[in-house]
Amino acid sequence: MEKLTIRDIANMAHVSTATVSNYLNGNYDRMSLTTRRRLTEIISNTNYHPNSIARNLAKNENKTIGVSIADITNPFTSQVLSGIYEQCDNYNYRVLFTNANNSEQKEMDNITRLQNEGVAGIIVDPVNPDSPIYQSLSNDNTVMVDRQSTELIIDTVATDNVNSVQKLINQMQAKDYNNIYFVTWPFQNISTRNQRYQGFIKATKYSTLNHLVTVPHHGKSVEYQQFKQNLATIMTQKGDDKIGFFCMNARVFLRLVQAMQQLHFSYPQDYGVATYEEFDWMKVMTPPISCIRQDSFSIGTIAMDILQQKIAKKNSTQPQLKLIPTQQILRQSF
Amino acid sequence: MEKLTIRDIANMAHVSTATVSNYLNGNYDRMSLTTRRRLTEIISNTNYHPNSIARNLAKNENKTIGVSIADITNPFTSQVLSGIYEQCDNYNYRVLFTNANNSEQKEMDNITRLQNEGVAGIIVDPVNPDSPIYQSLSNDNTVMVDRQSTELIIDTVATDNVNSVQKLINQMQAKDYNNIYFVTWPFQNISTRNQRYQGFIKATKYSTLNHLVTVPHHGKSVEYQQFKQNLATIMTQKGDDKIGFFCMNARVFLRLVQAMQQLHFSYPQDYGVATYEEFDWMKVMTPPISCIRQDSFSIGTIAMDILQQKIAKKNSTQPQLKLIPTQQILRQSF
DNA sequence: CTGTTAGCGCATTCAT
DNA sequence: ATGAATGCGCTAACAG
Repeated sequence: MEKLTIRDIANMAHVSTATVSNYLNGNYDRMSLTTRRRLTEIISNTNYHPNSIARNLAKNENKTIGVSIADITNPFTSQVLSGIYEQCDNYNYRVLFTNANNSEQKEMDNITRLQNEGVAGIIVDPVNPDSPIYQSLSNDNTVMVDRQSTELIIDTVATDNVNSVQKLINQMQAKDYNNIYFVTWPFQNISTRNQRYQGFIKATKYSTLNHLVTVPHHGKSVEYQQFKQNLATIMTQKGDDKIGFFCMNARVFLRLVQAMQQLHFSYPQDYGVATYEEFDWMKVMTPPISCIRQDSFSIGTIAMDILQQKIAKKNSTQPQLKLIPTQQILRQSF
Repeated sequence: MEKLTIRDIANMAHVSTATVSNYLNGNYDRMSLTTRRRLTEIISNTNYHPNSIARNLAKNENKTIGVSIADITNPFTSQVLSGIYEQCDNYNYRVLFTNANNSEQKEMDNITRLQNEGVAGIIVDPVNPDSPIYQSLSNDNTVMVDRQSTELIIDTVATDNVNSVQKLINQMQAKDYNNIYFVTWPFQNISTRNQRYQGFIKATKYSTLNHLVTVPHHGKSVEYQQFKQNLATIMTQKGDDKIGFFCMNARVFLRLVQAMQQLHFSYPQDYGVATYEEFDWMKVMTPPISCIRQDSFSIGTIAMDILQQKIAKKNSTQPQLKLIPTQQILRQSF
């Protein structure tokens, strides 16, 4: 079972390679009906498939877009990828996949590699959107998703962090929570976290950092004990205030609830709680959790839409920021 | 900023393209130190990158493996993909990504497309492993992951469903649960579900289907009411038996707990429970959940290992089934 | 050490 | 309606 080439088919059909090529590209008006039929038959019998590498080289175009993902393991990210793929499929692009596993170095390598492949465009879900490595990217053929950099140099599509947090906090306020805390991982200059905090501030108008609770990444550390201590203090000093917590993401939320349990506090009696991100299990907790659902699939499709347009008409414009609205899921956790 | 070719570099360095090519491929012994230095400088200044399409064509090899994923949105699957990518990276293969979104038709299209691309190998996470479409695949250059077909025609790497379930059930039995139910989605001939059930049977030795609880996919259906009714009956008729439930996966588990809550039963007082799959939230539930952790990352890497070996030495052997062991996470849910 | 040349598999004028 | 010839960017003998 040797690899068949266009020449083999041409020989079998007693025509030239040009005719076969025309057939393959659907230029049926350039041949007689008889040869057309012969070709269809031979090709199907022989199970011949044109070599797309050679085809790409000849046409000097590469209908593939490269994707650099910070961490494919993140469920949010895989939904984005799902959207990207769907749209690539629609536009007839293949997707070259790449995963940085949260390493900036790896991401750098991946992007360079993608560029060498001569892909038509690149979509990057950045490890650290403020890393200087993105400076080398051209806005003509790349789009960033999910996290946005502080200074926008590449078209970016992300969720509307500020607004969605602000509005959810407003809901808590409407239920008389007048003492609300923002629960987060250490900031580390990650834009996502900052923006969510901004939304929090816009709603609460707090002017100090007193309403910020930091959760360490690891559960068994000294910092974790401190974190629990913080919570204890907050809860004992609250007086008659209805006290609320807004969590920056689901993992932080889990840590909070866990710590609160250990302190023998439970929601919504002792405190109200809500979180960014939505997962299946939130509606099964007792009581179910109010949260913010991001439309991550759309982030993927829209990113590809933008990319495709840029590739088509190559007049470069100013980098744009496209914010995707979220959805409020109100349940009984506050 | 035009695309540079190897010829451009050759001209700038006043050498032939062959020399540049040699340089690019590390054959430094074939040129003088001076030209070598000139080349390094020119290439770095000019930011030239060889066109890998052309290179592939010339070498007549295609260092890419195609991946067909049933549903990238599944967190388990994205870990597998993560493993696949990591190993592809090590072996210097690029990965062409493809997502079927749970549609057999789409999967079929994707695989065909991958084959047309002339990829060196294919890894498929099948929508339905018993679909006839896999008959057209050659075991010489493809590996299946996650789900296994009833008759093995392609090398497959999957988690050890039977053993891991059996052993976890044994743990429940050791705690005097002598009335255990297997909770699952409708079978639909999905091998994964069947195997987990087999493990259940091996441990419990039940000879009838009386210990099978089926959960409908959708929550608001007539079937769902029936499911709840089933649970109610089981719980009221249990007498003094310690009653346990083993859930086939996390979603089923959530449904079960939810329904039990509505019926005002809670674990571990009224019933014991454990589940396949592990998620973050399981250790935060009250009390935390005992479960089975799959090593999905390894499934990915090992699949690529096998594929790489097959590609290297192309002597075809009998299709093999590689079972990846799991890990028991014992907590307080039973 | 370096250059010439002939492909890799296909697309695309330009003839006929 | 069909074919011959040329080139896409690079590699790999083979010469020199």
